[in-house]
Amino acid sequence: MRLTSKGRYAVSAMVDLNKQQNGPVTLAAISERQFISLSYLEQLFRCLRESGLVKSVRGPGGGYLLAKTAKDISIAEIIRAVNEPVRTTMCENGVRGCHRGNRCDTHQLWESLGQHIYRFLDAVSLEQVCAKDAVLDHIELGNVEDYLSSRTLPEGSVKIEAIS
Amino acid sequence: MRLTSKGRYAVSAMVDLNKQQNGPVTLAAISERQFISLSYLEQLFRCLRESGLVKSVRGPGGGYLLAKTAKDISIAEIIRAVNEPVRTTMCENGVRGCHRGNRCDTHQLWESLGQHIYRFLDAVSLEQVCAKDAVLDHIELGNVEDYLSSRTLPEGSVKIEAIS
DNA sequence: TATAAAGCCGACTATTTTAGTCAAGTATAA
DNA sequence: TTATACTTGACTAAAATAGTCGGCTTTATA
Repeated sequence: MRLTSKGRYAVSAMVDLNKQQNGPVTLAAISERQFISLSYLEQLFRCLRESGLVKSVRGPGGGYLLAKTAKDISIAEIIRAVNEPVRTTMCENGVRGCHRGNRCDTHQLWESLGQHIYRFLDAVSLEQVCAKDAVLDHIELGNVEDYLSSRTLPEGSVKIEAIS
Repeated sequence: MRLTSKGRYAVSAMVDLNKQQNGPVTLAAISERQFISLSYLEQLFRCLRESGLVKSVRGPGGGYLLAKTAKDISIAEIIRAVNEPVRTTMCENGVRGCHRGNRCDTHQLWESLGQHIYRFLDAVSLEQVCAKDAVLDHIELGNVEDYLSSRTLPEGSVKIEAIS
């Protein structure tokens, strides 16, 4: 998972989409409200649609709708949708593995951090971002010990960068 | 705070440095062990020195030493040291603030995430990374509610990217 | 005091990623 | 049948990152 303005744009657009109540929302409208170029939005929404987060209605009066309720869409999903598929660079894979230098020592650290970010963003729903004053349950998000003990990552998990 | 390979290189180099026990360590030696170019290491160590994490000994037999004990150096410090100073892009600052689109809605989310990452990396010391089998205290790292309630950030805090 | 080891420093280049554009489609409501 | 709006792929520009180069300064030691 990369944390760039691309992902932020996508989240802003989804927040906008969720706020509109009356039928399909055109990208042109989102573009005006969110100050994101139409062409760029098209690119983002292609990803969002392919990930099953939004559905499109073509033709006049068309636009985009959320494919699920806002409660069931996490911020992590949105960000993952608009970024490249994760290349999981585990120790075992590839020629530039962890056998060089101290990378293996630090590998676990980066992986744990990735998990940490993932858990955070996965625990926040689109609905929560739209209604910031809601009272949320306390969610335990892990601790430093994780980075010593954790071995397995959920499928399609977090990547900060190419982690060797 | 940016999470790039630059920061990872710096952490690897610091791990290497901490593992050596006998006097100053030359960059040439670290370069060989960690497969990082000498020139690049010079650049990194300039930052590390200016941040007070290492001290240098010039002349023959010289090299670098940790300026503090490994227990007192956090991973966050190392990463901050080699990255540009944080430009805190708060709502109030600059012309491209939060008055455009939904950015203000999501601003708090990104800031909270930044804090979250910061807390994680600040809770892990260089010593802990070097001795992964140590038993660590459980450290509470915050929850989703933070992102609703938190308003202030520590000086020189985390940045994921230019957060508008 | 000459020499070589080692850090110090600034400017430069290359590469990659990100952001954004363009042009030419297709589906469909009115 | 026409205008709206999504669809798609290729392209370009800008920025950030990664890495290089050349020359300088300090200092232990022979």
